[in-house]
Amino acid sequence: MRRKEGDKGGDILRAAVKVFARDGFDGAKVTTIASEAKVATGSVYLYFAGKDDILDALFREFWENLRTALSRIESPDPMDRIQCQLALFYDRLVADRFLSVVYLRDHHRFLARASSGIEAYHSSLEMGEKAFVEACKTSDHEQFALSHAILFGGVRSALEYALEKPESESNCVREHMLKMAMASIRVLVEGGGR
Amino acid sequence: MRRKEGDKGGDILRAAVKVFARDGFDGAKVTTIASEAKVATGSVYLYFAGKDDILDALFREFWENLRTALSRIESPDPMDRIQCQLALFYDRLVADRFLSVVYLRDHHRFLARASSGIEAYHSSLEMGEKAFVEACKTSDHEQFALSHAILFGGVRSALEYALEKPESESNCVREHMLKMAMASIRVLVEGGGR
Amino acid sequence: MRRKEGDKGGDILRAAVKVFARDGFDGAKVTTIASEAKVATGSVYLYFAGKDDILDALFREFWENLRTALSRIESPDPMDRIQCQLALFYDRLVADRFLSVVYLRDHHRFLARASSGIEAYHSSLEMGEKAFVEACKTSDHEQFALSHAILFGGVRSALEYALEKPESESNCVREHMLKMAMASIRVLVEGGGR
Amino acid sequence: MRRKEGDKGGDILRAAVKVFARDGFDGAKVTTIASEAKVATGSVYLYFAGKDDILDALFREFWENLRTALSRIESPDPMDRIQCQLALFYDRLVADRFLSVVYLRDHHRFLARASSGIEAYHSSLEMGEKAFVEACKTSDHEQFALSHAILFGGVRSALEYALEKPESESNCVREHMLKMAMASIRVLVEGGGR
DNA sequence: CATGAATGAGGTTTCATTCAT
DNA sequence: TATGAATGAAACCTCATTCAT
Repeated sequence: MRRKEGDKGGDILRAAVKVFARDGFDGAKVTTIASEAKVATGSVYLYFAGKDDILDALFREFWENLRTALSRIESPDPMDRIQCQLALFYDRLVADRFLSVVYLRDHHRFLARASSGIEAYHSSLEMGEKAFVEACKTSDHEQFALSHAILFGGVRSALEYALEKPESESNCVREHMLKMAMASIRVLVEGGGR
Repeated sequence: MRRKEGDKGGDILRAAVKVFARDGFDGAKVTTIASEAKVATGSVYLYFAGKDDILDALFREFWENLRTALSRIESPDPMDRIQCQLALFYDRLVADRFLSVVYLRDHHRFLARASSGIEAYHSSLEMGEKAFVEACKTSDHEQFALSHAILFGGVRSALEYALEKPESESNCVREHMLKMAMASIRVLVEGGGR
Repeated sequence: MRRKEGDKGGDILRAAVKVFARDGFDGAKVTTIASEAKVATGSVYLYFAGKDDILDALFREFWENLRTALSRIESPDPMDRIQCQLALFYDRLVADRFLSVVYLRDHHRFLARASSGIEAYHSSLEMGEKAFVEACKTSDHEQFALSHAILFGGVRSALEYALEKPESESNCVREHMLKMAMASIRVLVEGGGR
Repeated sequence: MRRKEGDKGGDILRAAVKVFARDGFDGAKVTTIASEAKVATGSVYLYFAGKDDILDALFREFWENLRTALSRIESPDPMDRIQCQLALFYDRLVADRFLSVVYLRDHHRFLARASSGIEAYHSSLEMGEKAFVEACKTSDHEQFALSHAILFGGVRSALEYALEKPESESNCVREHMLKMAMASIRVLVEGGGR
């Protein structure tokens, strides 16, 4: 038997982020990914059902890791937890520029396909909701969803901004983003409902 | 305003947003756009240089209109002006669900191509910067750019959220978004520099 | 407008029989068919939905023509009509060696796909059944179906045989086949039911 | 007879008929055959030179068995022998529905490749010829070949018909087929030459 | 002998763009 | 201008076969 040599699945995944980041999902050719991964074209299909499936796997992995990390946040202060969550999300992405680019441009495909990895994504959201509810003392799901979206929209854009800058500035961006984000949520806590 | 006196270019543009919104830019076929516009495929190329150019024209038009509207904001209070700018941006997009979808998904292509319409986009940014500088009493361009990005990232996500909800709620979303956005900028004004 | 030049659809069909006959249906490449037809690959898809559809069209045309021809047979003697039907079927095929080869090898695909052209095929069968019923004075559908199958199985094989021989002998084959076929049906007429 | 003592070649062959019958020769994947045979993909190539070779082996086995069986027919009456031959051929096939389907659809590949097994096929034909010559008192090879083809074309179609029906009817089909076949050959015996 | 992961050539189909009318 | 048939490059994916273990 010809045993699995090395970590082909991982190689393909790593090659894929790179290529997706450079060429965009639609522009990326499976062949390019394969050769970037130093693997035969056909091998890609041994590990993934198709191009879509690679994207799914990419984000599944991301969200599963994030879920684990988020679940370790244990501060009793909900505002603290929220800040940690934002920072964690930001840090994870900023650490992988390729993944970030793909996240910014193609994460909507992941959501649209309701793939297997979606579960970890929803778990992550739920942890955010829990902290939010505790902080705002309101269990209005809609309000959370909207506030969350706005908050992460800001993080998202901060990330986008950071990617254009040298890595050295990434930390300033992070602090600035957190300052604004926390301010925007604090106004909700104080003001109460909508 | 004249209608149906042979505004093929406009017809194509209107058809294109619709199709781009439904099928995505890459998924959209020029032929589909043409038939949606009740125009021959070849005619599209009489008015636009190619598929990319249609997208450019779409956003050029958007940004040119927005620039004009933004330039009419004349409050002496910079914070007021910022709020108006955010609201204007939001209102313009939320009024055209097709364009919004395309904005959310494909505006990055417009930016990446540095097309002719980019100018109106930059003018709009500048008006934002002017108000920001006045409000924060800092002329640090980088700080503006980042804050702006974060602010509009929030607007962007609020918009995304609003599109999923019935139109009736769109106004609540707007107010919520403005509340959070203004809070996040106020912290900058008060706190000063980074 | 660029008007249809010549009869591309027909060219493709003619090229297809040739290529199917030579390479087999599965072995035939659409590209080969296109170049044989002196047409761009993509043009094939302007006229046909896919490779399968070409095969369908081929046999649809064949059966529609045959149906028309069969319907012109008007002898009052059913045995006469049967003989004419067999001969007609044989003659039509033997006249087009390419089509014959494809018929022998790939007609089952046509039947399996229950395409649009299947109707003409069934009409042809029905005319056969009518003559058979009249000749044998039995309306047992099963008996007809079986006898018909056997009869045409013989014709089919005679055709296969003829294709291997010089055209000059084709006529002898025909007569021999008819002699055997008519004998085999006569035994049914005389003997009665099964 | 020994079973399950490691007859991998036979297992593969049995799996192959099944898969060929279901998916067609071109549609059948070697991997499918292997897994159906509970054997590793690579093992197939230890027993057969390739996919084609499996088909060859299939028909070689069939014709070798048939040759043996045919050689046991010993009636002094040539017409009798012919009828036995036809019946034998029919019985052998009808007993194995998978093989029948493959025979009907893909036997031409076996003939086209002039593989090793072709010898047994020709021997079988020769026995048929001998009986035919004796019956018709003519040694015209061409006439035999044609008559034989027609005769077996009928058998072939009867078989095809029987496969669609419940097994219970298979016997009626057989009798009907023999009646027609014998009638069609009797006319040759009586009439003499072409 | 046995395994099954790996290979990579190749086929079907799509679609942006052109161009003869 | 306007048309829409024609083009053909290119991408996804399949699968027979090989070969390291």
